[in-house]
Amino acid sequence: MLIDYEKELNPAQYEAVLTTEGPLLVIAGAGSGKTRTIVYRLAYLVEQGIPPASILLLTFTRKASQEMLGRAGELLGMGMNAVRGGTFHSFAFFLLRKYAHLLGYENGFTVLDRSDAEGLIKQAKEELDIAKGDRSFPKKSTVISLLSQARNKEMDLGDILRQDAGHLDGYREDILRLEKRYKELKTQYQVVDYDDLLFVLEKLLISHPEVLEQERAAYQYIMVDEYQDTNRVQARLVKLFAGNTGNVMAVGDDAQSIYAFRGANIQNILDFPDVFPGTRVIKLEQNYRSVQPILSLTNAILAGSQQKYTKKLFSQKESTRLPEVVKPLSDSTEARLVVAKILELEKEFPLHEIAVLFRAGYHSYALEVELNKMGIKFQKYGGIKFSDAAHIKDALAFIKLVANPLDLPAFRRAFSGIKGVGPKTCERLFHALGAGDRDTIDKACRKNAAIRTVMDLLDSLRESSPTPLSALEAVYEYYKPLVEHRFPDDYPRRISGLDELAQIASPYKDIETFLADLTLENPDQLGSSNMSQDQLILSTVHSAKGLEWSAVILINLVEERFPSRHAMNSAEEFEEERRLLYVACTRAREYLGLFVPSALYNRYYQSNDPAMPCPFLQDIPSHLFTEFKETYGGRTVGVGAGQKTSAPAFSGTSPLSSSPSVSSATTPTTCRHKIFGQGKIVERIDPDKYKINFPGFGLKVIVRDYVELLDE
DNA sequence: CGACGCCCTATTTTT
DNA sequence: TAGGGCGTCG
Repeated sequence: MLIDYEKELNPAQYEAVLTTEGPLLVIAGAGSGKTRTIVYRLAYLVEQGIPPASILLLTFTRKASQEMLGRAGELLGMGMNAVRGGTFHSFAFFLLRKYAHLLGYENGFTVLDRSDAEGLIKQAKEELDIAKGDRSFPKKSTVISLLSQARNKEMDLGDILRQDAGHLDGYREDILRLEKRYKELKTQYQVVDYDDLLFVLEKLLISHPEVLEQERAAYQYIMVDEYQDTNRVQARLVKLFAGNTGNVMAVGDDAQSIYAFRGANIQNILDFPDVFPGTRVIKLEQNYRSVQPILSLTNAILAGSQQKYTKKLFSQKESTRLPEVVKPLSDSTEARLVVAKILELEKEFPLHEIAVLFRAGYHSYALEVELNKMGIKFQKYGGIKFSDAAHIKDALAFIKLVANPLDLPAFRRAFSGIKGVGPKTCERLFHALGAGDRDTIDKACRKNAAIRTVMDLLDSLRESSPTPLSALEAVYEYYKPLVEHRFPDDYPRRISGLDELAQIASPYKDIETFLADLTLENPDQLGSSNMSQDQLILSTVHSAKGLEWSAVILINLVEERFPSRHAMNSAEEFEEERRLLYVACTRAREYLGLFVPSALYNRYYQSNDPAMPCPFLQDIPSHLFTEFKETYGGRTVGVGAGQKTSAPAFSGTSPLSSSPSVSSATTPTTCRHKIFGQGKIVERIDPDKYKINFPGFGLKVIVRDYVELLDE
């Protein structure tokens, strides 16, 4: 035997690795060596003589599966490329493409990404003349979310609207009409969206038993990671592939289920032993990631729940450092305190070992501004996607047209880049092309030579059936010169983004796979170009799933934000927010900082409204953390018993005083203004401006010269 | 018809 | 804050 499994694994992990036959459910707590277990199990299977090609490994991201296969390959000293691995969606795409001829897709098919789908909704809206001039009609992205929610939960759209979107009651009929038209358009253009991938695959397998037999036989061993976040179709697909005697392992953690909004059904993992009789259940409860004080806190978060979770984690990593709760005056001062904390942590950990997590993408805007000011480099996960950037979409539009010449949205994009060509002209050209109306086209080309240029470019590309890279290079020859015009503010960054896209494209042989991977995988995780740099990580909690850092800071832990105000409709949603906080906190190995601003800045009223702390924090006994408060002077001081003089993290001098751009330590807290009288300084916006709260007048931003600064 | 600028409104999480 | 609707000008 090459690997001493018993020595390298703990007893529970060892048992999971050696249980290869029959159904197996592994309940793997956060940081309990889940990945390690899967990696060793892959290695073990191959060592037992199982051909890698007959193993199917379904994970939440492809990066996760690549990491596991890479590590298993190292262990064995051989490549594991033959293992089929990836997400449900990419695996479904792979199979659907293989059997596209059975599904009536003539020229293959394209997968719509989110913005493509939104484009179809927009088109449907225009065609049906819905919501004209109505600014409160839900945005296309909202509509798409609703349609997707309905499908993933396998519920009627009308019911979803009633249940989760009561405020859209008046638009119910229109939204239902949009749904119908959206479906028709997908069929017409031979495109599928994310959700279709799963449902169409299921339909294929059921309606073609010979296909099912063949694929079932191909995969003798199935492993599914993050099972708590699968939805109902995904569970049915697993069942279909595993058959009745199947060797199927599901790995997951009921306490980390955070995708109910997407139809994830916690029942899947709980019911697994019923669906597969004879299931062996193994729990991994020893945590190897976090120090015990962090685990004590996360256990307390779960303990506050009505729901009973299946296990309790423990760690052997001791530490005297307690998690910290920091209470800034407001969310705007929070950003600066977080930066100060990061500077402090940076002495102890490399920047890429520090992460700031938040509930929603936009919660980090203030922090991003502050980080830029201070010149701290960061990488954001779960923000705007790489392929959503306008210049990337532009370039891809041409590539899409090579794969599918009648892709109207891509056509619009490619041609409306030409000066003097707008939506109407695009539409006219598109219809003329579809109808073979050479006259109209020739006329348009004569009027605007650029139209001819683009058409020739596309024609020549289509003829030569290029690789994605060579196609991009040809497109760039035309497109790159336009970038400076189109994005005068930041074209150098855009150009390098295009080069990055070419990098990503380079290993691909055919355009369809390239495009599908781009929509099916988060390119943040595909391209590794800037991963190596030492950068701070900003991430939504959802995108942080499965990752870990030495130091983790959570921001905006107040009601309305965390939990999200949208998650307060039902007990189930509320419970999911608790698990979300649990997931966030269990990402931390050594340092955990929870930032709870006392007030939220309200742009609408230009005021700071008091905010309630995240309710789950109330469930944590106060001896499990150290608490700090920000003073009006911008300093951070310890509160409560045991703090007294020397707080280990924010001691004595203000952490802000070390920052060059803001010197709050010397900023007085009060001042006097000729008209408004005496007020409290809330924030120093820049060296010459203060935000001041004047009793009776509210918050004002005042230039320094107009106020008389009083002592501290 | 297209380009541009103004104003209103509604703000979650992702494959 | 930005996406989208609408008005205005070229």
